[in-house]
Amino acid sequence: MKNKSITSRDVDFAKWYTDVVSAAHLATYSNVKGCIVIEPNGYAIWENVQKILDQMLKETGHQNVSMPMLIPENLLRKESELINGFAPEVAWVTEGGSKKLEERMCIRPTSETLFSDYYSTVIRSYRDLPKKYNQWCSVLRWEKETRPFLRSREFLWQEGHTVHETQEEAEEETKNMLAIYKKLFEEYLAIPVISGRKTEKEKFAGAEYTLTIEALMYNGVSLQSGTSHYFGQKFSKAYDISFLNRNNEMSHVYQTSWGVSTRMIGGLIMVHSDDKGLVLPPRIAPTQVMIIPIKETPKVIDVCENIADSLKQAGITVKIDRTDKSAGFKFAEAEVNGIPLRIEVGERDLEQGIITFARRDTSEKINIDYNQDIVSKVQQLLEEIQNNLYQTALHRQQELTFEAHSLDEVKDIMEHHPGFVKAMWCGDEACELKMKEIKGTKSRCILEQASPIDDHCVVCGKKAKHLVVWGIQY
RNA sequence: CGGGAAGUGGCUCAACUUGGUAGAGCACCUGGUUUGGGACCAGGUGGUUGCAGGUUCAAAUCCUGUCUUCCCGACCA
Repeated sequence: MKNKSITSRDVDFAKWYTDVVSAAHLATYSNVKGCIVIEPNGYAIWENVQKILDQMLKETGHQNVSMPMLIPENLLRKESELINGFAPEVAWVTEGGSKKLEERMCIRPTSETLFSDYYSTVIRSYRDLPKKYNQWCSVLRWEKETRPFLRSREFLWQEGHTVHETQEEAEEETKNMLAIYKKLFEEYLAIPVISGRKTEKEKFAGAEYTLTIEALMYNGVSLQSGTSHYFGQKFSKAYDISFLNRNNEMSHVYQTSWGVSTRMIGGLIMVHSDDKGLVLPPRIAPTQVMIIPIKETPKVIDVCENIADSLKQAGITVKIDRTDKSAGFKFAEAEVNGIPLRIEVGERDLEQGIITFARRDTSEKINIDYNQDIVSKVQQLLEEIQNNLYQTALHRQQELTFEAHSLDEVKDIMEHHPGFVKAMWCGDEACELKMKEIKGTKSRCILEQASPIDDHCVVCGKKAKHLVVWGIQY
């Protein structure tokens, strides 16, 4: 049964998306353009992401720090590519109290400059290296078109910034961080991603190269979901982050940065959710199990509490819905909020010694013998739901991944059933621009390991250099 | 930033054309009856109409500006 307050996903995808965001109480609009209020249901997802990712970062030797929110203009301007890339979308602070500032400051759109400035003051020797710092914070980019989670002006993210003694070590870090993001997306968010290198046109301003993970949404539109940049010595030379190396010579550090943001919550919605509302993979769901007493008799409540206690002991997050709503309302509420597994406890079932489980992903209802090991049954089902969501998403991604050998084929795909399009590219930016004329198709990433599917560029027909995945992006 | 549409209790809308005391449904509160897929009855609370100016005896309604949201482009995580 579909939810009344949600537009159907196949009727109007954009409307469906915003309907789910508000029906599931993830976020609401504020009075500041492009700045959303992330509500408890939405923030709890972000907190889980933080918990999982933060642990992975700590395990790989990273430490958290906090940098200023303001960047003086001269500091920002030291690296010209970065400022050129971000100039159109920074916000400036020009007054403090009623006094005009001598030098204006921007609100951080990203913190390469601050980290670089800091590193330049504390690094003296190769013994100070590497430094692998991360910060959880919000940044501000003056976006023109905004959508909740996908593109807001202020958004929450983590940005890791590391400095290394050698190029090899920094490149290794760049690669490793992308692998961590891939793991976060695939194993926890149940979102399959493709990964590769950004083209020169699409890479981060100031990077030597950018690695990316790209996810495909239900409607075939792609979402850049996490990036890891290798800077070489660009910033270390601009900001003079130098040290005495093992040969007692001055040398500049090799640097990386990488980040993922609350945008992934948008991805989570657009990959898994449906016309009933939010669907959350168990491993990221703030509440994994909702127990619903059909009618609050002492016996029913007793059973609910017993189940809740044993699930809690097993580390499963569980709640009992004891509001005085009707059973049907509670079912619908658990569904719109994306609770992976619902347990329905009612007198009628109990008389037969059973309780009912309802899966959010398949809507399947399962009768469970009340005397069996409920905890392991729940664990098993949560695991199945997690896998099923991933497999379903993977299957769809594969179905929506095409190969094209001519511009006409690309056009045909993008106009009829957008998705990932694999096609050869000569490396020329003009061809990327030509591609953009087809419904805004852009290169998502260069697949570096894959074998070529053709020998000529899909646009100009000249000798091809790279196999590229193309797509329409959010 | 260009082109289009829209802002009226928390939500969906009516009243606007032709200025004259802002209405309804849902939600919310109280009491009661209910509870296996968004319960029912009765009684209530809540809005000076996004904001700021202007015209007028009188503005939700007319005019100007501005902010926000949505759609289409350009720009971007």
